[in-house]
Amino acid sequence: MARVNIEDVARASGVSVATVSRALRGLPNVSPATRRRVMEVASHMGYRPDPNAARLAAGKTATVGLCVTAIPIWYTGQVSAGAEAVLTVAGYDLVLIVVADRQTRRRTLGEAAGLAKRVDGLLMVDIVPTADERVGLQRAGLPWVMVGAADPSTPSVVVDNMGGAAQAARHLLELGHRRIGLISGGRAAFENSTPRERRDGFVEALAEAGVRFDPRLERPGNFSALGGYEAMMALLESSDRPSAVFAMSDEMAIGAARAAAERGLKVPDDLSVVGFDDHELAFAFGLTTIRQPATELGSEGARRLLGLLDGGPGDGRIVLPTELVVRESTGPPREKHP
Amino acid sequence: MARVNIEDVARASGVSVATVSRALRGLPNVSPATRRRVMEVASHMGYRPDPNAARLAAGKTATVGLCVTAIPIWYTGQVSAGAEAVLTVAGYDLVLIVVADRQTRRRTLGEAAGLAKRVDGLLMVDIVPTADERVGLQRAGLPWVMVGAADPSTPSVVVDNMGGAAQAARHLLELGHRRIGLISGGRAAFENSTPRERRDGFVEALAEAGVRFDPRLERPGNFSALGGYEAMMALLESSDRPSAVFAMSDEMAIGAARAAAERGLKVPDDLSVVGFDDHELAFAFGLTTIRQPATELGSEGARRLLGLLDGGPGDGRIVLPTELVVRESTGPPREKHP
DNA sequence: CTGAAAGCGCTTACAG
DNA sequence: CTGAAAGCGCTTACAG
Repeated sequence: MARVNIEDVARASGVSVATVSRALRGLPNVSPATRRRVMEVASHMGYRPDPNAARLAAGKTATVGLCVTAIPIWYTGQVSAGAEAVLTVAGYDLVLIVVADRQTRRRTLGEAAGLAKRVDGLLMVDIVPTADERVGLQRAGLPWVMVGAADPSTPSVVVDNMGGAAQAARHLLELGHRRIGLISGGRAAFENSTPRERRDGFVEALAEAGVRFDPRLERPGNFSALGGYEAMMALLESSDRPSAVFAMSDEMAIGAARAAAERGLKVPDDLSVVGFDDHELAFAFGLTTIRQPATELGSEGARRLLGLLDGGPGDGRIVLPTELVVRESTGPPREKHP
Repeated sequence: MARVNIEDVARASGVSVATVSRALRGLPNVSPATRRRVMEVASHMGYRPDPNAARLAAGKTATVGLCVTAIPIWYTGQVSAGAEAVLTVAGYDLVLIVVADRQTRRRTLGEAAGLAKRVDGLLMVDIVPTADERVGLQRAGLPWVMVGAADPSTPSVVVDNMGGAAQAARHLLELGHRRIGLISGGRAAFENSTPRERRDGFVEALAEAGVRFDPRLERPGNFSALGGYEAMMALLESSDRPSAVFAMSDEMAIGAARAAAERGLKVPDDLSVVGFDDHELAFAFGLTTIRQPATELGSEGARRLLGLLDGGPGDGRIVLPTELVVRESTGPPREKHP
């Protein structure tokens, strides 16, 4: 119960409580000798300031809220890990806030006044606050940065989704593919810009090569392996099936490859597959993919937020690059096209 | 800045601050009429109690610390999701505490006095506190429950590791395998009982069938896909290579299958592979595996901790069952054995 | 069933 | 450079 409090330390070191507070927090206007003595006494007594008292008195929580739509997801894990690393070093606690459905959303983002008392700022992972939510957050004086999904009026760090999708498309085009399927997002928990950007980048790159994207070749895969599997099964039912497919995530791509295998199709001979992520297991699948720096997304987002909390500027967005990683799931089409 | 505080509410509803506090928290000894009025006024004014003040006054944080050795891992994600769901419903915040190396460990588990001021209890995922750490936690009055790794003297919820590993072994034995490799944990961040239990269950099941486990067939895979890959490569170098392998996680199993493929071996004809987890992507690999209820591990652990926080008993352990899921990565050995 | 008051352990102007 | 004091917003005996 380490019941030693600041008053005990003050008494033991023969100074006032105020001086102890200043000395321990590294504030100016404390003589070196005093500071040294106080620090010694405090450490000797095993004194740990009570964060709750500090929060109440100072109005700051030294805590950041990490808002995610779901925890058990590769992407969430990467981003969280990146964020945690920088927040911890900066002395911030990280509380997890899952914003999965309308209900939890109302209880969290909708309660900015309550939220503001538990965290100093928010990191929104792939979440786009509504107009109402923004107003609430602003009114509560709660700064936030967006990660993964961007917004012109909010500090955000994103990945070059259009560019990445274009890399995928061009890679397939160069191999000679013309009829290319797309496994996209679909009924994600909340709409955000990512699937749209990847779609746009993909379609544009095709257009630049003179290939018109056939919308019948697009299927939602819900960013899950099973969704990718089902999407691919649907695409394979067509008599005029694609010779290649771009999935907006590795998990969907892997599901898609599975579907092809079940239909007796060889990857890449009968079907080329490219994903997006460079998931830990992508190499084991030999999956060609667009690597995105998911951990960095989290660490950059956290740095950004810390900047805001220090009163920094904060507008603008950071765009992180993607990289094409060629493995064995892509190759030239078997028929026709050279 | 929702600056309305409890005093404002008291004034507006014509009662004392104490009464507002009681009414809003559902404490007894408040007349129904008063309670109703206070609640109405409070909600009308948009009053949100300040958790920091409540914590300071009551000495409780309504927060649980989730201690993990690493975030971006399938298992951690599952467990965290399970825990988060029940904690949120119970009104607890969840702070993430990463205990990766000695340093972070000292700063967190080693600082029980400080920890006790930010959380009411701890959920330790695959972490075994040292004797010193236990003493510190106890002295600080901080209850904890262990998840994934058990300990006789601590409330814990685990999976039937021995039983699960035995299921894997028996499945392979029934198929006719006799020379079976083992890809185990190895240099995990911190030792815990899980790898040992799985090894014991595996070896015992072999022994029961009259098969003596050849220790040269064991390689550490570090619970990662790459580790599994490397471990398998090493196992395949032997002239007397195994006809089957059991990996203690799906990620390692998938890495192992990849290694086999690169060496020109077909799964399962040349090599049977069974994993442990039933990872989201296991189906896409056609991986035979031992399914473990990872999410339930987290939710049960959280329930257990809430029980402790309510002053419940708390000793003993819960063991969750595993299940063999047969897919296509296992089959009879090609040569000799029937 | 209700209120007055002390207390939780800090931080922060304000004086000096 | 240092201290006395108010204040942060609650909870909790204690009286009544």
